[in-house]
This record gives sequence, C-alpha cells and structure tokens, in this order.
Amino acid sequence: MDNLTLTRLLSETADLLEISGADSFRVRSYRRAADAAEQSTVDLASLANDPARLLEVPGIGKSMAANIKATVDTGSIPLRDELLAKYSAGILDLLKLPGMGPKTIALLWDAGVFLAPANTTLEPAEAAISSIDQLASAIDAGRLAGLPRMGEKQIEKLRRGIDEFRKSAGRFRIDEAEESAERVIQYLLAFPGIERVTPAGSLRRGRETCGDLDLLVTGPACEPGQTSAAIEYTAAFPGIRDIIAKGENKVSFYLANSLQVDVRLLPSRSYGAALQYFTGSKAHNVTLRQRALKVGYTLSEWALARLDDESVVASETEESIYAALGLDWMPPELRENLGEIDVAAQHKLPRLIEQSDIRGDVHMHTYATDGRNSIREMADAALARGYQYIAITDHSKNLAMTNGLNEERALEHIQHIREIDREMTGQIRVFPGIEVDILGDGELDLPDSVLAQMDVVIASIHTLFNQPREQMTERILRAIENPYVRILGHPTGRLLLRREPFALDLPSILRRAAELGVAVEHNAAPERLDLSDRDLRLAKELGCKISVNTDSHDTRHFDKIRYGIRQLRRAWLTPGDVLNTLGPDEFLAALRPHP
DNA sequence: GCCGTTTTCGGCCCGACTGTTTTCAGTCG
Repeated sequence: MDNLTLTRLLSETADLLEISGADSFRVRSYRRAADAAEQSTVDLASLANDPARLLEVPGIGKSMAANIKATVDTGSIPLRDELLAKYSAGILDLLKLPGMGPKTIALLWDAGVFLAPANTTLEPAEAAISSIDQLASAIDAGRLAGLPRMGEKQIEKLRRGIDEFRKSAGRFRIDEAEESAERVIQYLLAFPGIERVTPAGSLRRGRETCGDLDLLVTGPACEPGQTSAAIEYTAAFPGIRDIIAKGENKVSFYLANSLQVDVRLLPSRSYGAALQYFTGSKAHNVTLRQRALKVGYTLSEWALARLDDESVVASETEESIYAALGLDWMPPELRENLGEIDVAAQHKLPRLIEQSDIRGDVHMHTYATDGRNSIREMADAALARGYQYIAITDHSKNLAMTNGLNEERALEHIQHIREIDREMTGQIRVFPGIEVDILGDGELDLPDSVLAQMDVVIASIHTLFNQPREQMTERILRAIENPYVRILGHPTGRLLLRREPFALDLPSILRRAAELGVAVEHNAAPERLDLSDRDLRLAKELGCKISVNTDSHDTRHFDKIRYGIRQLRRAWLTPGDVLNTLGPDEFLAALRPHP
C-alpha cells in the first residue's frame, strides 16, 4: 500500500461522506489525512503497526491511524466500503463535473436517477455504464426537470459539463498551460486601461500540471464601477470556445483546448491580497488565515483587515501582507502548507535554487545519435546561456533506433568531443560522456573499458519498461553497482500525462544510489520531470546527489531547464543540494570517483 | 475526526457567483 493509494482511499471516503451528508468537519479531517499521505515522504502504511509515529503526523489521530491499519490489513477503509455499498463507485466521477457537488449528487441519488433502468436487455458490457452515462441519459429522458434547484439552465450546465468531461478529463502540463496563458495575457495587455496581468494558481506555484488558469488583471479599467468595457473585451478573446461565467469582476471560459481560464479584474489597492489569495495553495491560505485570526486580523482576497473595526492593514502587495503577519515573503513554489509559514515566521526560509545558479548541463545528444545539432553547436548554445560546461552523452548501441554508439564509434566520438573541448578552451568545458542503456538483466550495453574513458556515464532504462516492479527495481540496483556509472538517468521514466512511470521501489533505489555516491538525475523537460517534488524531497533526505539536466536533443531545448528548476524549488532545494551549481572541476570531483 | 499559550469541549477560513429560493443554498476556488 503506497501513499498514493492511501491518498485516494482517504479522499474517496471524504467524498462519499460528503455525499451522505456527514458532518463537514469530519469530512475535512479525512481530506487533511489524505493530504498528509500525499505529502509524506514516509510510507504511512509502513507505520501501521507503530501508532505512536503515525500520531505524530499532523492531521492523523486515533481513528485515522486505525483506518491506515485497516488499509494495510484489508486494502480498504471500512467506512469507505460501507458507503460504497450504499452508493455506487461510479458516483465519485460525478464530482468531476462542473456545478456538481455532493448536495446535488445526493439530490439526484434520492430522486432515483442512478437506479438501473428496469426491463433492460443490455449485454453485460453495455450494462456496465458509468454514473456519468446514467446522468446523461437521465437528462436526455427529462428526468431531472422538476427536481428542486434543477432549472433549465442548471440542466444545460450539467449537459455541457458532461461533454467537457468526455472531451478532456484531466490536467494540463505546465508548459502547455504557460503557452495558453501567454496568448491570453498578450491579448489582455492590448486593452487600454489594463496595465498588469499576472498568472496565479498552480501555474505561479510551478506545479507540474495545471487544472485551470487564474489570471489577475489590474489597471484603471479594473477599478470598481469601471469594469464593464474590460469585461466585454475579455469575453471577446478570439481563442474562447465557451463562456462559463461573466460577472462584474470575473470572466471564466474554456479555450479551444478545453483549458479553463478565470480572468479576474482587480482594483490595484487589492492586488497583493488577490495575488496572495489566488496563488494559494488552498492549504497554505487556510493556515495563513488562521494565523491572521489569532492576531485579530481577517484575510480575504481583498485585504488583510482588523477584525474589530475592519480597517485595512495591508492589501497592495504580498510582501506587506506577509510582513503584517510577522512573516517573510514566501516564493510561490513553497506555498503548499508544508511548514513554510512557521519557517517564514522564524525568518529562516532557505535561499532556493534559481536558474542563474546553474553552471552546466550534462545530459544531451548530438546528431551522432538522435540529436539534431553537432557537438560544437551544442557547446556554442550552452556558452551563449552562460554555462561553464556541458557533457555530450549520446546513446549507446542498444538503442539501434537512435543509431546508438557501439564500442568503436563511442571511442571515436570521445575524440571529437575532446577536439571541441580544446577548441573552446577558456570559454566552456565539453566533457565526453555517454547515456548507456540498462539492459533487461541490469547489465550495461557497453563494456567497462569504454565507460572508463568517459567523464560522465549516465545509465538509463529505455526498453522493457513494463517489467514487474521487483524486476525493474532489481535491474536498476544492479546497473548502478557498476563502478563506472556516475549518474542514474531519468530514474522513473515518467512521461507526464502520457505514460505511467516505471513500476519501481524508488526509495530503495535512492537509498542505494546515495550509498554508492551515484547522482540521480532530475530530467527537467516538462514532459518528463520524472522526480516529483515529493521524490526530490526524499532524495535530499536520503543524501542523494542530484543533477538537473535537460536531455536536450536540440540547442533550443536548453531552456527547458526552467521547469526542472521550479520543481527543485518546490522541493525546497538550495544551490548546495544540486551538483550543477558547481563549477566544471568541482562538478566532476563531486561525482562518484572512477575505480 | 482533529486539536489545545483561553479550551479534553467546542471550535474548525472566506467571499463571489449562479440559478432560482422572493431570501438563499450550493458550488467553486
């Protein structure tokens, strides 16, 4: 039972409780426990028989500890099973529909919308329809009309929501969301009277995916009473597919790619409060507001104000709000309620790693294999970025598809790399390297005699990634035992939103890598970002060396480093935690020594 | 269901928008 499963079970229990009309604070405690499981770097299930340690986790009390134990023993939570027996599992999908909350589900449930239709002669495959499908057919059959709060518009909203759900269930990668945001921002800035547009929400916090886009807009056209022109202009953005809502201060719509965008117009005097509020995260804001209450203030998206006479204490900038609460300003990446507020109160926030700290990139390909540029072109592009070193790490022979290097070509390639390195003396170092493939049995596909010539040996899995978990784990553990391996490449193989990560026992791998001094790569490409912020925190806790690289196949790809950096920041990593902040000689010296 | 510098009981974050409810409930972030 991993934390992810536990998180799902706990939050499903919370959803079901809410539908059943349970006490909202009881629901909240299940959600808090789910959050705790999601964020924890320790496998909570492994502590099931150690209640004392479980109870140390904030949000876990006696009942939750018992629930966790039950999940280990039975694979589920008794309360969840009980509720699922009453409702059906598919009912949880309904919560994903816009406008559909627990109360409405309960209403529809009581009205019998989800009872199996009588007299069906459906084949079993067709009979197994989801609650969403049942809802759709209930709408079509007109069975919602006449129910309380179910007017024409409400029903139409549900119908649209179902279409939306079927078209794109899910989140958007941060780079895609960023690109969409940029288009809307450019459009908005063209309006006279709009001065500033700032993305808030998960995009500002640098999460790897975004569910929707929050854009905060300010300027003379956003002052109270003056907003109608700007609202109409916003609603006329040519990329809009459907308007969801249009009010005095807010327009919500779907873009053609189904990304939801919320544009909010704000008076400049509340800009800081709004930015703070809409940046979140929700958990961070809840804790912050509790803190405000304790000192006699109330915090909303409009201002931090005194409770007694409602006078405004701070509102124009985030800094002033945090300062009024005795806190240092916090980078958005830290605002996940993982202790940042306490640390900010002690004025001990770490100096997070920044893109400008990065002095080299040691994973990239050239047209010797599947890259698109030469060694020299890659080196020039890296130099133009201000890097002090790179490593050329083309593929090895097992990846025939990429024209991977065999022994002979690999040795030849090294000579070319060394030539370029000499040519560029005094400008940038170019290290010879290789991305060697880990075979199905954990062996590498090039002999040690070749690897011994390389400064940077990255071992990565490229094939057979569907092997069972134990086998995949064993395979990587064997590979990093090879004394020439200095970096474990894209360790989880995750391709965000396209493929599941490898099935792996990542903690065991990280632990062993730390023992051996093998660095673990954080692949910075947004479609990879293969170590989540939680994985990165674990890697740091275990004392792993971390190398952040772009795996560039093209000179233009170097810029992807920014996504990797944001993920590192979300994991509270400082320059000292990441090898690439070192200079060229120090970087090589920090890697596992050659035998 | 959790938690404690007022509390082992009695609290637990806040406001806007929507649709339909002529005064407010539900959803959302």
